Amino acid sequence: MNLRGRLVEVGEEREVETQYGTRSLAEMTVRPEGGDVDAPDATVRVTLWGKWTHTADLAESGMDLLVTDAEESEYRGETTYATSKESYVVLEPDFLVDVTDVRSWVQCPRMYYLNKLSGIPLNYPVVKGTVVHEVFGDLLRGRDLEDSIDERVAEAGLQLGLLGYDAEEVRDEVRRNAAAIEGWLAQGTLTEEDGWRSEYTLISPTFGIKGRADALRRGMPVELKTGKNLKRDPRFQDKIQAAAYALVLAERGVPADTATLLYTKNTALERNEESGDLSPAKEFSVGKGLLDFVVRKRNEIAAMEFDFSVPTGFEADAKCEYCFEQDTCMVVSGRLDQESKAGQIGTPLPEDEREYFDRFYRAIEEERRETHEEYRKLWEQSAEERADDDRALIDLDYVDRREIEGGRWELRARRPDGAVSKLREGDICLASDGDPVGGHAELCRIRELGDEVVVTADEPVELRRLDVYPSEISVSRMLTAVHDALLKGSEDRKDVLFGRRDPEFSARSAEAYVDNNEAQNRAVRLSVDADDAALVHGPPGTGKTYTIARTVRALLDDGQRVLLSAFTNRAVDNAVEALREQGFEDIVRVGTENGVREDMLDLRLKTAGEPNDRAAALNDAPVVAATTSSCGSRMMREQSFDVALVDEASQLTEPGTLAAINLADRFVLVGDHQQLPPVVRAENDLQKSLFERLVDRYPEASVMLDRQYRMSQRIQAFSSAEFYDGALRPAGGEVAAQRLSDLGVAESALPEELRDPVAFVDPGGSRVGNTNPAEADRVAELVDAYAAAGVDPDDIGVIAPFRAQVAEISKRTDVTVDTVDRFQGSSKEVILVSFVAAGGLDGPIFEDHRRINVALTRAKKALVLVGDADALASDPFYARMLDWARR
DNA sequence: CCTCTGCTTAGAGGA
Repeated sequence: MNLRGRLVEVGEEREVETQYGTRSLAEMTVRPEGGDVDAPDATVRVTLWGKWTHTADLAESGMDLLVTDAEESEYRGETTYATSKESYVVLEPDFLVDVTDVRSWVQCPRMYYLNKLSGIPLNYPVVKGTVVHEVFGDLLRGRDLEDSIDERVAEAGLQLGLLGYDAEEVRDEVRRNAAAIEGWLAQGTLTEEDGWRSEYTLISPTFGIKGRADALRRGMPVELKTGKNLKRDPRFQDKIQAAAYALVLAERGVPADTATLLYTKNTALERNEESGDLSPAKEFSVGKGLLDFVVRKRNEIAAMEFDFSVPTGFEADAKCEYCFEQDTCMVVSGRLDQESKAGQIGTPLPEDEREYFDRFYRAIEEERRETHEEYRKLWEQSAEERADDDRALIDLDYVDRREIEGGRWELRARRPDGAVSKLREGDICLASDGDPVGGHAELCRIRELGDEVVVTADEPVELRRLDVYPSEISVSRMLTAVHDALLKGSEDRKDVLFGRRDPEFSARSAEAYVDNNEAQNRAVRLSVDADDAALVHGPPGTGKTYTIARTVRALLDDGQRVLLSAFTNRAVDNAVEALREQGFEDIVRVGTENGVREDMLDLRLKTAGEPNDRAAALNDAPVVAATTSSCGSRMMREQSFDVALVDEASQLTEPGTLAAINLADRFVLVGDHQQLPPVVRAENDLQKSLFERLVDRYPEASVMLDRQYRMSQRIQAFSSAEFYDGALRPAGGEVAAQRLSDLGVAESALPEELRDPVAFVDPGGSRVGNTNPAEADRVAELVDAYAAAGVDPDDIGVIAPFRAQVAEISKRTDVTVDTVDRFQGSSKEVILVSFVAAGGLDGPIFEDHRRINVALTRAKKALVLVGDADALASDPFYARMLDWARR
């Protein structure tokens, strides 16, 4: 039986005499929860024997403990538990450790930490390794070798070019590696029963491990290593990696007692030079002892992460003099004043910088845990809960699967009526046969998401369910951004970030840039003149994007290389579009094919191609446009700019902003901290943007754009008064006085209640989950009324706080319906806001008034608030809103 | 990708 629960008391390790000699043990007290032992409000004792005392030593009360196959016995009338020979002891099983992290931890705990902190930089062995892995996968899928090499090397063109490699030499090297793979595949008995599978995505709720095995052969893990190993045995950490996959497979009931490591650089030539068995493939048996070891190592990581501590290297007996990372390790230890086995070099950072590092390290790790929580939902939530959570499409009707080029698969299913989810076309997600953890699951890309769902994947899954696949990438990139800012950033930059020096300005700008808007003109001048930083505060409709484009052009005229960035692809594309409208086209857009908007794809940097050519395309671009997340990528981290201009900066976490500004000498942040704040899962320091912090700290380095071109006077009044101290004004009489009649709509054709440009309608009805069906009906009627009066449906938008209500309304109308978060940045002539607030205003959606500011400022000529008047009136802010709407 | 060690054993068991 599995015993699981919260640790209440952790006993010391001690030695006892048994009939088999001296043995060690440690006793734990656990409050059972979530395992097979059901003892609410009671505690039980568990004895951990032998090597599991190692895990006991790491344990702290408050941690979650799992003992699998625990033995139950009676002692003095008390039921107690102990580890058996089959047992594993897992600390904090909900913390999912990546297999490659276990691998680096086994090499040296400090290396695990350094990888996490500074990321893996762009280097040749890693790029080549990726290419060889891809070719390996292609070969397993039966693809022609030369075709695969040509395509995969070409795909890595940009990276290879940035590293100064020539395609032909890389192809040759990959060919040599592939020869070892082919030779091994050909030798002996490769039959249908071999049951090859490539790239197997594995998640283990029991052991708290996740990862992707390179391949499975007859159910046994195969790991590909693109280096050479002329010793008889596989490298220990390689064995650990393969054993970790075997462990996860065992949980699925398909135990693997053997694993294979394929060292593709063990070529025929080298084999001849040495005697003995130097075939590229090294098989080894995976015993319980090795699996225990893997779990113990995983526990070391989980225990360290539990209290956000930092490994020193003393946790293992690594010998630092052999380590290639010794210098980096010593520098990081020295600068951050961390204890380290390798020692320290350099003087520690000032205390406030170290405090900043600790604070954000913790916040980012908390965010990582929240990501793990999303994984946990893959197996803990019932299908219905999962569907309500809209992070999955479940109960799909499987249609078919067919093989497409490259041995890959296209999977089809039909989606039941009305199923909604966060999933979007182009997303990477987890396709499964209905059970994403225990069943057949594979990462896939969504191609079509209509009534029929079409995805492509490496393996032929019977598509019955799609889940959001949680990714730690953004979390990891935040951490490397903080690392880069503190350890690689200039002192000048840090003086400003840490409030030690006010941003300075030099008179560079001479001309007037914008002649009809004084604030915009000041914003451009401030940005051009900034030696360190400039902040542009742009409330809704104030021409932020135009100002950004004008600023970029001014900087280019001054001979600067510019990075144009924002949190979302949409904002990046909008800025690029504005730049193009102003006649500037020499822009490189870095991003994925799915991320970049269609009409900007011609500017997109193609990463595949001739290396030199690809590298030049990026290196020579005067303007590079990319999301802040892309700025944290390996390739972008190698780029440098004079100025980074970041839009939507108020929606970015500090580390997210750092990812962009780290790449440039100076920066300009554009945003509005009265609109949506950064979206983070955990509650911590990440919720406040760097933009907001700097605007508060250096008001003299900021300009507020105060003329808005979007809303009529009547519509903007509430927002201006509540959020901008009344400073926001219409840009002119025409903007202020605009009405639906300007569109040729006869206002007299509208029902009485919609005649005023700001109207309030109480539809009654009640809240059902996150919907109010009666309210949805009413909203649809109101939309029809506008359309009947002659408003083009394309000019009407509906905003609702919850995605469920969005879906409810979408069923009833064809106009654009979306959540506030997705509406930020756009506008419509007519906006209807559905509050779904019947009965009360509970929930974070209503607490953050900035969200309402966004919703109310999307409308140009008419705005209708639809909601429960009594509920809204119960809060002073919403009461003021009602007064304004019902005036 | 490069490197030193870490696992290799069945099997219960103390108070």
